Amino acid sequence: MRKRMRESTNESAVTRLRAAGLRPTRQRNELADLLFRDGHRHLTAETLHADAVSKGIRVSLATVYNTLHQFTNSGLLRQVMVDSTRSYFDTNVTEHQHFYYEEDGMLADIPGSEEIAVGNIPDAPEGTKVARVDVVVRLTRS
Amino acid sequence: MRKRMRESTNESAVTRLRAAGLRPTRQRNELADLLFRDGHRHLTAETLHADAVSKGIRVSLATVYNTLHQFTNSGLLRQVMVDSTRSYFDTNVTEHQHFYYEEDGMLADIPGSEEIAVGNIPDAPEGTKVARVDVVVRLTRS
DNA sequence: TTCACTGCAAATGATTTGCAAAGCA
DNA sequence: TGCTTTGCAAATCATTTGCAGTGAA
Repeated sequence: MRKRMRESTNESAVTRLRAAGLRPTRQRNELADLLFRDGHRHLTAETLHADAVSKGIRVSLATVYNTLHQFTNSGLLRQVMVDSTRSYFDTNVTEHQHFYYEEDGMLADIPGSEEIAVGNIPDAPEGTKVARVDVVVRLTRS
Repeated sequence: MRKRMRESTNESAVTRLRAAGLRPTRQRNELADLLFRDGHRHLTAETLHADAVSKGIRVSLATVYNTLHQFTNSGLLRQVMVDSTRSYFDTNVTEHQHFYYEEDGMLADIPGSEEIAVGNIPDAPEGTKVARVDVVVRLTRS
């Protein structure tokens, strides 16, 4: 009895991992598939792990944490700071801004066409350089 | 032998607390003094507690946490999201923006004269309203 | 007196880590 | 084979909470 070969690990995931200098292991491949197969996503370690498990992917929470950080360090993901209790990650690493729904703990991209105009960025203080400008629009129920 | 009366609990602290609807207890008074006596400050629960203890103020870390949240809920402090591991608080509750020195975990106001121009703020999605627009300029060593 | 507040220690929850087993090159 | 990566469970760290004692009105 041979194990059924799921159509996992699509080419792009492997390619993406190699390009990022990460060894394409089963777990990384499958998580990369989840993360990048469809459109952009916002997620936490817990939600990604739950999603993986629900799709039959066998991976530990610890590995999800490790993977999220490796992906972030490799530029595949971006970490978004909106909640002091949880870490959010965003598969969209291009420059963009966020809505954060405080009551729901939900994060969403601000559509490109509606982005806030960020102008007049101050000079970075002596000895530093600007790594990023984060803009978060916090929303509450009206 | 009577206890030496330190010039603690200055009037403004008590007034400020009453105005915020908080009962002026010894701990709250002394913490408010630390927080608002001098210029604006950026701090974490740990740093405030350490500062208090070093100045001879007897207060537990748990009370510092409680107090920071009560002050925040009363509008005396503002919580700033920059680091997923720690909560930062800012005594400046007026609209302004921050520099965050990633390597040092240090937070600083961007001088008002150099603030980023935030324009074209998008409409809040159906059923929500904009609570705040957070702008953080992340700095790394150059 | 009464209810809010405080401190302590224990509980929590997210995240990290040590280490042996398993996997990739 | 040799160095990575993974998984598990234990450890950590910031923060919160239960509860009995203390304090403010």
